Amino acid sequence: MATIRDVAKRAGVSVATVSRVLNNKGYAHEDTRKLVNDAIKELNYKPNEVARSLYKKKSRLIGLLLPDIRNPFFPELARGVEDEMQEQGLHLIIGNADEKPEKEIDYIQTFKQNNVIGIISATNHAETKLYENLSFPVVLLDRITGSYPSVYADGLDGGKIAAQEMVRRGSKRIALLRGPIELRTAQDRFKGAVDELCDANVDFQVITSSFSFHDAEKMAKTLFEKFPETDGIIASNDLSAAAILHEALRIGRSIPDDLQIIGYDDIPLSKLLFPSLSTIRQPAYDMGREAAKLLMNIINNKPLAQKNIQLPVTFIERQTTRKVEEND
Amino acid sequence: MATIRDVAKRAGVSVATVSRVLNNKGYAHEDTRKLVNDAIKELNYKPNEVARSLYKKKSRLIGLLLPDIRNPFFPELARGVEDEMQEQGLHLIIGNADEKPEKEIDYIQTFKQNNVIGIISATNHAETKLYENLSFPVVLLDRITGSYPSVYADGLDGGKIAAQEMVRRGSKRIALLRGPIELRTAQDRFKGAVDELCDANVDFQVITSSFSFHDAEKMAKTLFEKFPETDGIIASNDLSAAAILHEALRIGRSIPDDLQIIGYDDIPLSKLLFPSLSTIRQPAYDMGREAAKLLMNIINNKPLAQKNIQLPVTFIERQTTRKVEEND
DNA sequence: ACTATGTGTGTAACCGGTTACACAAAAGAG
DNA sequence: CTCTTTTGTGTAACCGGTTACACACATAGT
Repeated sequence: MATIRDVAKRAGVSVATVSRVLNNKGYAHEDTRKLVNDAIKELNYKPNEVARSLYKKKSRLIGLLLPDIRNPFFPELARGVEDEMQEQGLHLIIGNADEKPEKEIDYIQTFKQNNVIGIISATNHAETKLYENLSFPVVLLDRITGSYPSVYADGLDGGKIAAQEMVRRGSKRIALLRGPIELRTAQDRFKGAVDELCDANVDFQVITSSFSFHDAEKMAKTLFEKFPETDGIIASNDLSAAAILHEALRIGRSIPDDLQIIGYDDIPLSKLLFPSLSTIRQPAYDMGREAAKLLMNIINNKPLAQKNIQLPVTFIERQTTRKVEEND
Repeated sequence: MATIRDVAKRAGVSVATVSRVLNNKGYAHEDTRKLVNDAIKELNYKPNEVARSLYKKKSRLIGLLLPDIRNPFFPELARGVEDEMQEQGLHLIIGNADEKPEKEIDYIQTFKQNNVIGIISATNHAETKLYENLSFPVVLLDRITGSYPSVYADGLDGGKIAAQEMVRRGSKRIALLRGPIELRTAQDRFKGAVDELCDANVDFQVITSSFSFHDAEKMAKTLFEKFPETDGIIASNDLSAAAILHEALRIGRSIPDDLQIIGYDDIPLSKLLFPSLSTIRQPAYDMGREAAKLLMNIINNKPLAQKNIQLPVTFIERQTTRKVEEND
């Protein structure tokens, strides 16, 4: 690999001049510029990011921390972040925290040691302590904790809409699934639904479970055994909804006539289920992009319109809910 | 952040001594060791990976290049790679090439500029040229091209098994989906199936399509319109199979009685479909781990038992194929 | 006692960039 | 035509590690 000194020699100038041309900083004569640029092309020179990073204490890397890369919701977020960053000439180190705090700590350490200029974190535990003494900004994605800037979708509204649609479509004995207690976003959508259900003339019960579909599978079995009269389920995410749907079909429930299900997230898989899953759509890709933009604004000290960006959710009507007359 | 000089001062020794203790290299008196280690703890010192990387021209980073992070097969691979690397104290920069050669080039450049010690690539195009003049090893994952070391699953066998199972279960007019021509792995599973179908007393036809489910959706529609008599479909991957299954149910085909479907990959979603998808399982997680091990062996100049590692595939019987008597 | 070898430690160069500073030449001001 | 300001360029220090090399001292061999 050619170094800046090779380029300098070839162009017959000093390394400082090359650096100035490279970064468009300080003075450089037009003729010299050309000499340098020619040399760069001839040698196919690419600056060594590591050397740069060492001196500037800043790389061109962003750390992205995901809780579970296998949940399709997160790759979707990641794509949004990636696309936005790419347009800014930045790159991602994606870390999969696997819902384990040790891994999270480990990745934050790596990010630090590699001079990332910022972190976007979508992890569950979000031990805010971990993020406290960092020399670069942190943006939380799909998470709300403490006073960190964040991007998330409107969980209260999402829960509310889910409950409304469920009631409007005639379910009377509803099971409401509650995601991990420590996740503010999970609690919001839960709370939104609870408030709505309390106001409606329906019975409902609450079941707490994680976001993973392994847990959801087991939970679904017990749910149908213990409460066979349930005629509507509001899941805490699509993965759980898929597990429930699967179990419901297995034991012969008729969907949506006998049992309605509403998921949450609108991951790509939801459309592929049969019957396809009605769900509350979170704009994952856009959330990723917004988080990236927000982080860049913070890094560049741009004035922030708002530190917390909330995106709207929408109800996606598919086949696990019954049709109703449109008259609102 | 404390530097090695801070540690040296605190411990009352030179930086060279600290470095030697840090890396367990060269001599260091037991007492000095303790002094240094104490200072490290007191200052909570962590070596700056960037500085290290600059001098050694080697980081502790591995580049992982995926063609499409949204296809659940790849996160699964990534997890395998990640887990293995983590045990070796290494970290991943995951790049999503998005099936675009420009992005692939861009990421390889980033990998270079950040002194990765190796790349694992699962991209489609695998323009081997891109990987030619790198100063670090490359391992291909789920891909076979030219003479690069690689890890993949046995596609010929996979295709063969799929065809056998399909025939054994009585389908007579089979549609065989063929994945992207440029992908050797896709071609292998196709070829395996063709060979088997030719020997069997069945009609079959070939349809080429990409791995994305958007394409598969459209393809499924035309397939059922033009060839309504099809009674068995061997898909090129699970995502396509899911799209086909969805369309088949939509138009009222009875599965598996009237139409059998076999997928390929066994992504987590396959189990969640209804009816759940019979498929050829590729051990994605293990493939990732093996690729990581292989890369590490190359990096550490360990003798290689084999440059190309082929893992076996298995038929996973679920509900999109009919039951048969077990008598082999 | 005299060298050969092993142990323990420090000094300084190096990795490949960036930039503070010095200095010279050119341009502009009076 | 001198004096200031702007422009253009080079030298060398710096970022925070690693390591070649020099040197001091201890131990062992003869």
